[in-house]
Order: sequence, then C-alpha cells, then structure tokens
Amino acid sequence: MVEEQLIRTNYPEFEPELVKNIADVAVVKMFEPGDYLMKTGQHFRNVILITQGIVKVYREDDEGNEFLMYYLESGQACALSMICAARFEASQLMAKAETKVEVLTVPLAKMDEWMAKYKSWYYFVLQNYRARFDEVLNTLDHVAFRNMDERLVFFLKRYSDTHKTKNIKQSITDIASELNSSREVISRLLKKLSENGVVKLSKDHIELLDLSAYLR
Amino acid sequence: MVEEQLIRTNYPEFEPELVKNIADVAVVKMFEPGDYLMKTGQHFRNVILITQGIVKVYREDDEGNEFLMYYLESGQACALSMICAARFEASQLMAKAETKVEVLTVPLAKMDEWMAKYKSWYYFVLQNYRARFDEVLNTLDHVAFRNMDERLVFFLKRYSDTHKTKNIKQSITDIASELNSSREVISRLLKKLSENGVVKLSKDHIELLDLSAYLR
DNA sequence: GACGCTTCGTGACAAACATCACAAGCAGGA
DNA sequence: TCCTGCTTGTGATGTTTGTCACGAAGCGTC
Repeated sequence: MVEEQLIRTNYPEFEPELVKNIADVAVVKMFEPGDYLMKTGQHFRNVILITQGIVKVYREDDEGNEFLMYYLESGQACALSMICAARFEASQLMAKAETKVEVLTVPLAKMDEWMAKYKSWYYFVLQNYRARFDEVLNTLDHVAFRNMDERLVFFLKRYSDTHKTKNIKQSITDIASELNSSREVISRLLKKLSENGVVKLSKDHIELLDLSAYLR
Repeated sequence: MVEEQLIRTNYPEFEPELVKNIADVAVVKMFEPGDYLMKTGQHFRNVILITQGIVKVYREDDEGNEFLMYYLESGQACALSMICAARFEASQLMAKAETKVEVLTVPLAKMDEWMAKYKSWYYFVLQNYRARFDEVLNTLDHVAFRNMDERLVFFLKRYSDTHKTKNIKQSITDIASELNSSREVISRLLKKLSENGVVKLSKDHIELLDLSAYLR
C-alpha cells in the first residue's frame, strides 16, 4: 500500500483509476548506492517503477568492467524488468543504484492486466521500451562509429543530464570502465579536453564547460 | 484480404479469431532484394509481419556503411515498425530486403486493439521486442568487447543461421561494411580462418566448416 | 580480343588504443 | 609521523585496425 501522491508526482500521465490500483498493490523498496536492483541471469516477478534516485544499467564483461548502457531515473520503469518479467526470462543486464533509490514493485500479473485495461499504462510501457531501445542504439552507434574522445564527451553529457549537475564526481578509473577503455587513455583525453576548454579538471570532480564543439 | 493459411503457417501461435482478423485487414506486399522496407527518419502507419524472405536491419553511418543490427525472417515482425508505429515516431534504423520478401501490413490502429483483445498477439509483440532487444545487446557486446576475428565469426554464424546455409554468398567488401571494418582487414582475417580450418574459401562464396573453436 | 568494371590479395604505413612501468599526490588510520 | 591504499599523470612500447597503393583475376560488352 503506497501513497497515491507519490505515484501522481512521478507518473503524472497515469489515469486516476490506475494510480489507485498501483497504490493498492505496489510495495516500496529502497536501495543504497551500490546495491543491485538486478543481476545477469536473474528472473523477475515484479515490474519496477522508479520514484527516486538514479539507476545505472550496464553489462559486465569477463574482467568485471561495467560497460554503461543507460541510466534510469524517476518516472521511468526498468524496461527489462517488464520485458523479462512478461516472459519469465532471464536478464542479460545488471542494474545498480547510483544514488539512494526508491522504487515501487508491482506484481507481474498486474502488468498484463493493466495493459489491456488502461491506455495510459499501455502507452507508458511501449514508450519505455522504445526509449530504452533508442538508448541502446545510441550507445551502439557510439561504440561502432566514434572514437574514444567523442564517446567520452557523450558519456559526460549523459552523466550530466541524468544526474542534473555539471560536476562529474566519478573516478577516472570508473569512467574508463564504463567506456570499456583504460584509465590512462581517459586521463590523456581529459587532459586534451581541458586544454580545449571543454571541461575543467578539479581535484575531486570534472566540471563540464562547453560541449557544443563536440555534439552532433 | 489475405489467405488465412498464410498466416497460420507463419504465425502458428496466433489464435483462430486473430488469424481471421488479420486476414480481413492485412495487405500483402512484396519486395525485391535491395528494396527498402524502412528508412531512417521514416514514419510508420502499419505493422509489418514477415511471411517470406530475409530482411536486414542495419544502421547507416556517414560514409554509407551498413552496420548490421540483426536479420528478420518469416514469423517475425519488424519490432521497430510496431514500436515506432505505436508512438508515431521516426525510426533510427534502415531495413532492406536481402532476398525476395513478402510481408503483411496491418494498420496501426489494429495493433493497439488486438493488444487488449488477444493474448497471443500481446505475447507475440512483447516477445518480439524482447528478442530484438537481445539481439541488439548481443551486437553491442561484440562491438564493445570482442576483436574483429570473433566478430567476423559471429557474423558468419548469424548469416548462416538466418539464411539456413553454410555457404555465405556475400562479397568481402559487403561483409566489411556490415562489421564497420575494411575489406583488407576482413580479407586477411578470412585467410587466417581458412588456415585454421574454420572456413573454406571458394571463388564465389565462403563455406563454414567448424566454428566450435570460436563460439563462447 | 581489348576495354572497363568489380572483386580480391598483399605489402607498407599510420592512427587509435591497450598495456606496462613508475612516480607523485592525497586521505585515513595506527 | 609514518604507513598504506587509492587515485592520477606520463613516458615507452606493442597490438589491433584502418588506410593507401598496387597488381591480379574474373566477367561482361562491344
């Protein structure tokens, strides 16, 4: 049982009756930074709706590198949770809380029921798939066609947009891991970017200045 | 108006009433090899169900390289056509007929209607999303984590599975384009693969012998 | 058969990136 | 204060891949 207001704030597009339904059956769960929401090979019994915080969705390789797929924030659902849940299939992705995260979990069966019943839910689910698909395509584009410097800028921008800050507080080592590159390369590229006035390097964070030269 | 048998053969999981409905409203379209089913930026007004042939879904870069995402065959739908259609959004992908292709086109409005009405359609759509998503993830994995030789083998296998033949009849130049590599590199790698007995190079095709050493 | 067209193989070189090695800076704890 | 661990910067070097240049082979056309 959940406060309806919490749902309305984060999912304003849901129709009133749906909100009431969610409030009835959803369970709130909290995650601390670093907690896993989902691991490779795991199965789902719930749909996960994010109401607070940022979730990092990534793929892990043999050496433990965490290759970033996309971030999820409040107002979004874990598309994979829906898609896997719907077919009782295992996920190929990992999802980890970047910040303190609050989610609503809704039993699987409800997802199917609501798809038929509520247009707003139906569109929400489809829109979510579509958005996630696009993000993966975008990531793929960058890996396939761009050099590391552009990919780095793309990462910084994505981080900045999602975290709503110009200051990236993440170690160079971690950034390298998310781009499946190496610390040394990222370090050198950042140096070049700061020489060009694109970023400003500070002791414990990277500040974004002007990405315009890099975006296309 | 379409033969119901055509639908039943290719989509055996559809319930009888749904088959009848599809037969009533679907229109058959034919494509010759090389024809486009969909281009970047295009909008959809139909869901596309493939009943014959192979469709190549890819992304094009600035220089016209056709970076392969996945193949579609009969019994599958163009997930993008569904997802884009549903939201009147533009596609980021290209789809081209590899062989002679036959499809059924179903007006958009029906897709939504059937989602609520027919469980078999609902599961079909979700399953399709999921399968496409997985394929893109797989492609991404390879680009991100693997070297060109492994990616080449992966491509050959995918081609072989989809086209149901051990003989790849595609120019080295084209293969290079689909892997976003260059002809010279692929040529050298194929030579190495043939030295290792993985493939046999013939004048006008590549024959797959034993991929086991390469698959993981 | 001569000509163009496309495909393919191969050597030489360049660019991007990974890896190794080492040093310096900083924070926290004993 | 010293030690330890974590992070970062940077030079040297190797690997993978892309690019350029060139020549050969096949194939259709006139």
